[in-house]
Amino acid sequence: MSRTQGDTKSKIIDLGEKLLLGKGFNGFSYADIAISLGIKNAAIHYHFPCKSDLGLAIIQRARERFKKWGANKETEQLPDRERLDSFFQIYRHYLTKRESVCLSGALETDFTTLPKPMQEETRGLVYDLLTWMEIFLDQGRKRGTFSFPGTPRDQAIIVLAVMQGGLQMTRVTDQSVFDLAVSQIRRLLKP
Amino acid sequence: MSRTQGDTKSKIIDLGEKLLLGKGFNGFSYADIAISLGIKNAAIHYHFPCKSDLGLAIIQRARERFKKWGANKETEQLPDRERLDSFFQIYRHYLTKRESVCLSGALETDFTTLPKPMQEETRGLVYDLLTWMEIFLDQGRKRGTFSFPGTPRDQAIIVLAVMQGGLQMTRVTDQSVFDLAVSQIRRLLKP
DNA sequence: GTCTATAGGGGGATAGAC
DNA sequence: GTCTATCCCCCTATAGAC
Repeated sequence: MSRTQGDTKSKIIDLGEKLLLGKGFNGFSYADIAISLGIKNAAIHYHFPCKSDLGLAIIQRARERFKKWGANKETEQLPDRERLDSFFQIYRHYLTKRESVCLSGALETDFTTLPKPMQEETRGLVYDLLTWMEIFLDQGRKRGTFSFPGTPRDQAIIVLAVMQGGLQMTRVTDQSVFDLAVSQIRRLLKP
Repeated sequence: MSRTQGDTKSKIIDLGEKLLLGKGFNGFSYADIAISLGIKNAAIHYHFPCKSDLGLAIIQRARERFKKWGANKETEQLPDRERLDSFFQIYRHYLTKRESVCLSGALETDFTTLPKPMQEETRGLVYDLLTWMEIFLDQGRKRGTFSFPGTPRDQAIIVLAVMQGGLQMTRVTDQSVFDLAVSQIRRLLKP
């Protein structure tokens, strides 16, 4: 059987994600994707009738990816601090490979202009991240790996905000700003 | 002399800022402003020939505002921790009065799509914020008001990233998230 | 599944009257 | 300073051929 559809479809999501992260949801068009993939505008509409369908697919795939990362046997068995670094690496990759901010940050700033289904999916994404981090920090503190005041939820909010804000700030200054942010948040978690 | 111009012009900047913070630079149009102010599209172009002229004016005014805030005699003489809270209040106001994210965060996510002059002004804004916070934290630590590992610059990055990311996250969850972020960053600075 | 062609709307921006 | 009128481009989306 042909896998032309599957290939094109995932190429569109790949590129759509890159454009979304790089330019915001209102900053790219089907034409950008079409030109870059060497196909026509209408071909994209065949796979994703509305732009919000594409946006939704991008967020859903990212949530699945994170879910798999969290459930990965190798990752799961790492020592807490290495697992933390592995989490930070997700954000570092946004910076190095895609020259972009993170998905939650991009979607949150565009939030008010997003169609309802994308808003809901964005909420889900942020919920996933917050929940994972909260549980992770809670376990880590109980084991003595991490130390921080307040509740695990308080600290989870801080850690995610730093990743998100750090990626954005680094975009207008220089790469070192994000790396300094990561180093500092690591220090702040030291027992 | 008539002050019609001055009035309209600053009303445009006011509304433009609100829209920029609420919907992103690519998320609002001259028509939004025109309708809301009860004037016509062309009237805005009289004051700001290009949209980037308006964007530039918004950022420049915000920088002036922050400069004045920093140089304000009353603010300057406050104890460090009250001055820190006064800084946090700037961000809290974005949330309560404008239902929006902060200016640097909004501009950074749209950054790649912004005209050059706006990019440069955005860099300046972030530089202002980072520099002020770095000096403030440095002095505070020397006085024993604040405690944190790493350099003042490291910590300044973290604090700003938390404000920025916190405002964005709170938009898709609930207001408490931003307040929890502020409480937590205050705790993390405790001696 | 992808194409050509095109509809239909909104965007930024300008010309010229008042 | 503000208006009416209009241009032109880009955008999302659809219809129908291949």
